[in-house]
Amino acid sequence: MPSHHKRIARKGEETRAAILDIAVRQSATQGFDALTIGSLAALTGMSKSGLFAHFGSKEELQLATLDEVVRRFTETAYLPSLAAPAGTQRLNLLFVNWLLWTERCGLKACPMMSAMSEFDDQPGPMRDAVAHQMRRLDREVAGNVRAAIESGEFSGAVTPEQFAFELFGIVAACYRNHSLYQDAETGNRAKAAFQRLIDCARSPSASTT
Amino acid sequence: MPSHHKRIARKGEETRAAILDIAVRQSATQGFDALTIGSLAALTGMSKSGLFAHFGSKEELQLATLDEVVRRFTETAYLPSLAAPAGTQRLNLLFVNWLLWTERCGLKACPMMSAMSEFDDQPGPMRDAVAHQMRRLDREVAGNVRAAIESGEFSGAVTPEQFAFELFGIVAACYRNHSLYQDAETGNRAKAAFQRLIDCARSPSASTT
DNA sequence: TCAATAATAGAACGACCGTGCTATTGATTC
DNA sequence: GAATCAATAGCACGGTCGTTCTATTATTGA
Repeated sequence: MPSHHKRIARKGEETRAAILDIAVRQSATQGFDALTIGSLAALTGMSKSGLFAHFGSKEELQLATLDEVVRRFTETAYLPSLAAPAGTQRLNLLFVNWLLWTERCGLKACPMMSAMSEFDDQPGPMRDAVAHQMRRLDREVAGNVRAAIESGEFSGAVTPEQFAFELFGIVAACYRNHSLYQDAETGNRAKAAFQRLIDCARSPSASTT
Repeated sequence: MPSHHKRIARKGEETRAAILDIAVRQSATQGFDALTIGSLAALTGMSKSGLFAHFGSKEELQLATLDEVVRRFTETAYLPSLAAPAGTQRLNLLFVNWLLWTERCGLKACPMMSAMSEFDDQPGPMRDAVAHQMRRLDREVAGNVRAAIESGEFSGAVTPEQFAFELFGIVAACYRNHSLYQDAETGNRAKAAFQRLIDCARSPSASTT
């Protein structure tokens, strides 16, 4: 009812959100280069110029889509992990959420993984944005490793950055097996690898230096 | 001298090889979708139709490029690893070569990694070819793990496929750190992760089940 | 050397790309 | 309800895409 006066969502933002919703879905399976104005216009049922006006350029459209991807990852994977105390418990929760967030968002693949391999050798704003977000996640992991060391859960010999490096490797291998092999064992492989990572960090003789 | 009569290399194969050389280089940094007829024609200094005639379709061009990539990997990484005896030694050599082969071939990134993320959700001959080659490599790794188990180097509790899964993860993380972060520690991270993988497989209490 | 044939070039096609312009429709405010 | 401004459509542009057809040049084999 009190939707008049001081209404911010000026209708355009709704359609913009609808566009980005389709763009995110598209980027997951087809990549960010396939986010063409024409195809998105067809999928949303609007005109090319009408859609284009919301972003001003294809690059802005890609950046906006990446922002939305990050927003959903934050909402679906990162924020829920904060429910667990910092350290191994939060690492475990973050890991599980990291593997499941695409499915929870109704995506068939991980847009961040697509973005990484599409832009890692292509200098520009997209590359910078992708690298920045991945670094943020790595730092979040490393921070929890540090917390685990301080609380005595992990050995002091563990290198937080090494841990983050290996954790990303497990996730990457998991997404590969899932989309390339459709291997039913994939989930268990990832779980086992993560368990081994944790176990090695716990024992003082860990070679995760 | 006896280059007349029965000469097989009918000149066209030389230009085809020259095209594929540029195509491989292009696929490494720009991806396989960027293998456009026009850009390759410009880079090789020939006409679009002249280049096109060598392949008949873009998809055939992509498949031929992938074949050439695999050929170089085999030559630069796989075959040399056979110099070491099957088991941990060959695994170690294969791992090192796997990380270095792109540099040895003068490539700035790994075309196989590009191909994987470009086609893993795109049904068709390219996807099938990529999946087939990755499976081949996984099986090669798993085979050496089995050899290591039989020779007593590895614990019998080790699962060869789990080992291959984790090894791929390390390589993937390494290529990411290299191209996205330009992290100088990347090589050491990969080496440490591999060492941990080997160590866990050696001890009978390995959780790499 | 000469015919046969392989290799390449040229021009053109319909389709789609990103982007700018100008209308026109729709919503918000008074 | 009229004025205002945001939101969208229509149309056109130059460019590149993959592909086809027809010519022209190189290379080959006798």
